[in-house]
Amino acid sequence: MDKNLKTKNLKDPYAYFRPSVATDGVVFKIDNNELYVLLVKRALSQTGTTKEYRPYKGYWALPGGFIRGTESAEEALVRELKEETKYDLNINKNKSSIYQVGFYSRPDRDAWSFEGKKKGEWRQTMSIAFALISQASHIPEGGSDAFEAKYFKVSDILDNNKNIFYTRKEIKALNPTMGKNVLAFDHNVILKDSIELFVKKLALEPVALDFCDEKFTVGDIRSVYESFWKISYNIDEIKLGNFLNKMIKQKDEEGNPVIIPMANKPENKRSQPERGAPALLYTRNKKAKYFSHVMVPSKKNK
Amino acid sequence: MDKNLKTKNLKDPYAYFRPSVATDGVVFKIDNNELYVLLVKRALSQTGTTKEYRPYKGYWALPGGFIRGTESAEEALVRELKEETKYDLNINKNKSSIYQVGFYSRPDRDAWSFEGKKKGEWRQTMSIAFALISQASHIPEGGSDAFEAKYFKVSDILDNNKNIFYTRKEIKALNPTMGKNVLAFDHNVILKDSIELFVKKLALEPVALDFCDEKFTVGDIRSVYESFWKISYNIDEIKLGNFLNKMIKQKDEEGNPVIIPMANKPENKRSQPERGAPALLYTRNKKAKYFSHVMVPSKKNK
DNA sequence: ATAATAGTGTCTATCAGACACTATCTT
DNA sequence: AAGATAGTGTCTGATAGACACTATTAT
Repeated sequence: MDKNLKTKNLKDPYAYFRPSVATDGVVFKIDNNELYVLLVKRALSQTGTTKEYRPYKGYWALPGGFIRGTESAEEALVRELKEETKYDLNINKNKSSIYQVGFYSRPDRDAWSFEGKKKGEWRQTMSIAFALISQASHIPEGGSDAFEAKYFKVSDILDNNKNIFYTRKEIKALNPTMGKNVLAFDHNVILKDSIELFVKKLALEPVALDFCDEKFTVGDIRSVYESFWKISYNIDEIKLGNFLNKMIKQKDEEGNPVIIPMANKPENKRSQPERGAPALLYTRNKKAKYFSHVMVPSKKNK
Repeated sequence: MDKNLKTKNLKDPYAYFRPSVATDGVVFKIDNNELYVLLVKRALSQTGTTKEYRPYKGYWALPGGFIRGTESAEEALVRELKEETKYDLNINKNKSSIYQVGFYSRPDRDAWSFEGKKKGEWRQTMSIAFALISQASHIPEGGSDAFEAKYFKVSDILDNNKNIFYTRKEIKALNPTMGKNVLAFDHNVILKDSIELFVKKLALEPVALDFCDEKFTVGDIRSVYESFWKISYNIDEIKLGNFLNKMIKQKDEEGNPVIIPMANKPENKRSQPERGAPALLYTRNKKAKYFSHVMVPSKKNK
């Protein structure tokens, strides 16, 4: 496999139109009952041949980049996440916790497409987005290409009354008519779609456990649900008693429990950071793919 | 917008790798309690410049084709479906009943990719697949490019004991080592993923109504569930009484009924083809996006 | 003691699912 | 009358959700 394809001109003897295809990663983590997403700041200047055509310079964006020849979209994402944010998907969890969000292909999604209108020089960028889960412990670092990488509170991004990304000066330099909390391209849409995807998954599958460490408490799981439901349903507290009752009764499709309590001993409990009784640790049933009982907020339907 | 881009050579001044991107449509319909999918037979010979590079000649495949410049994936699919099967997505239903199944990008999914190994000539075909719903009344016609288009029973395609696509003679000509009921590319995988997608959707959303006409009976809806559950859960009958009780109680997220019974008059009933009492017709609440009660087969979880 | 969280138990309204029963049509 | 499907009603066990109560920790 030749990795130099990236820098080679394409001769296309088959004369079909070929778009540029990028992949974007929506890396979520939950920390202290809050949902965060990993973003990178697109470099203002860059070395290399593509320099002057690079759109959305200085904007915050989802990490990602163009798929190279001989790569799958997933492989490209793993590579880009490492390059841009030093996030290593492989050492973290199994590859299964990467979820397709959607394919974005509208010709107007990237203004760059319209720069050239000469025949045979039409340019169009499509993107396949994935949602991923990282642990609260991941500390991002910007990549070598003068990238800045940082986790942002999702609730802040969605809050139109806040202005979290850019200073007044930056807005003036980037785009004076820019709205608040604007990400590059259609990344605000991709972010919203990713949240929606996870809320759906949380209802039916034990994906919340992907946010937790190997050993976790029921409170950890509850915190995942609260973080998402706060955003999607404006619910800020789930009754602990009922949540616990329900979660420990969850079975997978073969009738086995989805979460397995460790022996009720002091060493299998985790102390609270402040006050409160220490909580029992659980491990996951890795075979469990679905819940027996749907996890949805109460009273919603009537 | 220049529609000739398809036939123009690409000069890529930005020197990034560009894959070919196709879109595939999985068009389902339900007829007489059976799930069908629309397939096209890929022409054995074809006019035009791409002739000799056309893979999987003579194979049955999902309808679809390459996305052209200035098109979104969805627009390309609408165009290709019309060209290949005379299926007109626009006159049928609203565009919302088109669902993304997945993006398929593994470099080995299309053997064509490996034909050329010279630098700068790497070729890779990726595909974005959509699932769609058509009514039992759609009668497909092959397109102008010597395409043959036909609905096949999904259960037949999945049945390894059947050989429904090719004659012994054809197999010898196409590929003597070919397995049974093999579609072009990875289209068997895409078909399976599409079924899985719908089974999930059927549990939570009133997508079953998309398979029905504007006025429908509860029996029509039940038939949709039976068709899918037969394939996914090996369940061949859903108890009518309970299904009816549950379905007529379904509410949307605002508390309004999902299906609305017409006035209980003889003219609002549909007679059975054979024996049986005529069934009351319902109309759909078009605003309903979700069910209040999950539709899953009974006893599965315990 | 008090605050905070973990975890258990109880009560009630609702629901799923089995099944019996009636109604209405065709043959 | 017999067969087939539509539709209603009833019963039982399970579940959701409100809420009370106990247990265990730190301050």
